[in-house]
Amino acid sequence: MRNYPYKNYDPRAALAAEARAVLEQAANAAMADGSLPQAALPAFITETPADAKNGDVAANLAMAGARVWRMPPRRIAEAIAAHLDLPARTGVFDRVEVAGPGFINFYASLSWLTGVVFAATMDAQYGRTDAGKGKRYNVEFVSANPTGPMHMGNARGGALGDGIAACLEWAGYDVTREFYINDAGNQIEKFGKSLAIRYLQLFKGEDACPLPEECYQGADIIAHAKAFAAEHGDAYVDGDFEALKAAIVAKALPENIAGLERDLAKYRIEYDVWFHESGLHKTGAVQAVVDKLLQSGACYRAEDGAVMYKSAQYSAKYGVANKRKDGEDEAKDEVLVRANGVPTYFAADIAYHYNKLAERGFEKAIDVWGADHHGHVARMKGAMDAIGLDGERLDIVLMQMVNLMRDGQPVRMSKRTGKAITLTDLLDEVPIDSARFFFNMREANSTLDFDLDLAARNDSENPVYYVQYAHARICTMLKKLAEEGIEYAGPKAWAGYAFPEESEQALIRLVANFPGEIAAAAARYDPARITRYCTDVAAAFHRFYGACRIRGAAAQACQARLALCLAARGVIRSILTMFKISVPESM
RNA sequence: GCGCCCGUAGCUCAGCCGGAUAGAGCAACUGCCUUCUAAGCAGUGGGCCGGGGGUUCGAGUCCCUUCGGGCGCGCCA
Repeated sequence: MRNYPYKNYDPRAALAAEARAVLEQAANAAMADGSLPQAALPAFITETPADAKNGDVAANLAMAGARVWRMPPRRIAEAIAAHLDLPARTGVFDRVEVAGPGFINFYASLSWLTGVVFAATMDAQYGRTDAGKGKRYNVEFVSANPTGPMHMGNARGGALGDGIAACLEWAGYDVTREFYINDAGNQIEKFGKSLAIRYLQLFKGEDACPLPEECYQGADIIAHAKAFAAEHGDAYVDGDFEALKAAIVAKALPENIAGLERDLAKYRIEYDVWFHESGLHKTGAVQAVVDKLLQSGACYRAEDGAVMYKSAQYSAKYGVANKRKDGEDEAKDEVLVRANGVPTYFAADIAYHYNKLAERGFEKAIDVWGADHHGHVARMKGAMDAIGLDGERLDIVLMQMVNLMRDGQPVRMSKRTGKAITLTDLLDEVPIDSARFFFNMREANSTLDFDLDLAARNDSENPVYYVQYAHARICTMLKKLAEEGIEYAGPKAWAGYAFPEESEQALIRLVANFPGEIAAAAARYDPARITRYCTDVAAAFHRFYGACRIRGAAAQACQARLALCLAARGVIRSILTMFKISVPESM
């Protein structure tokens, strides 16, 4: 059997390229015979019209050229159209029309439609490309604080980051999913202090050693302290407080990290790398980066001994440097190493990204951050320039807040714990399929209202069910038809079928968009367009299913429609699988 | 004070490098199951695209300005 290379077949891109080629040829021919004045060919675009009545490719060449050719767009369009030589080319177009203000519209031929169905039914790789072949991208997401449970931002970040990674993989990139564990610095200090005090409270009572307000107040801290006490008894009560902190952190932190890993796995996220911040300090990587910046002059030593970084001059390229809150105009230099010798988070973060881009050699580092960190973006990219890399290699996807909604009202706290709702709480309440789909329904940059009632419903109101139902419907239908002896017999069985029904053609055109949607989602780090697209495919299928019978249709139509079902099922299955959403065969 | 994001149908949102009558889901109303899953389909109503300027053949889309909402502006991370 022939190997059809549909992995890299993008039907829409093929049409656009063909249209561009014949248009340029025609415009040159028109200028050669005097139908158009001599001029440099203007820049123009080709696009897929929103309405299929306007064809499969529309070009604005005539409008874009109105100035250089000094003629009304309609007349230019007609002159060019008169010189178009479609049959001489590959035959993907049937006809061309000049329409509206001067659009040149191309209508795809049956052979193109057939090719789309063919590609989508013959190859489970349909939609994938090699565009990113050989490029190693690192996608870092969630990176939740290991001192406590994950919140809604982490839940959204998890679905989003994993979705971005999946889109990149489909576009051919070599993707590493990474979690950065902040197991060093102030918050670990605070974690240790909180744990130690909770431990001492078990023996001395809360009044004897009150928990300071800045400490972690959660019940999980007490649970850790109890577990530690169960293991070591009062052995640490009268000893050195620092030793107690170290011992209790050494036990609790790995447990928390294991917990994060377990919760994320339940959420169907598997990381390739769990990167420890502490390693950057231990190996001297943080120090090395600071030295390097001191050497290059990007940093200097302040009078008190702190190492300051001249942030403004490097970050200006990526946005306005942080203004001081007091209204002073001058930009503020930033501290990398405090006077007491302890490096800041920023210093470690520079070392971390240096590690990703320079030492591990990723072409790009993509970070998914909560929008509340946006002030850190320009300075982080600028720091990459300062250290001799290119800040453009660091892409940051900012993600806005999540509002959990119940009965149309925002919910802030868990009824059970009275604390912020955690990822675990969420997954107890709504199906994982819903969570993964819902968090990828909106683009990262807009706030997301998460409707808990809707996500928990297992009926048609829930968009994820709508899509899954389309898949299940196809599966059970094929099974039932097979029982009656009606089975798909391959492309030869429907060769020449014209797909006369509007719903057939609409579905094919949507299937044709798949590779382009993947490419766009990967390029823009926007998986939300894929969930929307998937809903569109499901809708087009349901419409087709309602309008066109398979059983009872003439043999050729029956086979062609079976092919169309397989094509739609393939696309839906590919998408649900890439988002790690279950793909039911019956519902 | 400064910066980032958002403002499109009653609600939640699409609208790609400016393009043809501004779209979808939900909600409301009307139809469609003795025939492949009605968790579905078909149809109706609903909009000064926050306001005001500008750029041009053409603006929801670009620029300026203004109003409203969210988030930031730390020797926290």
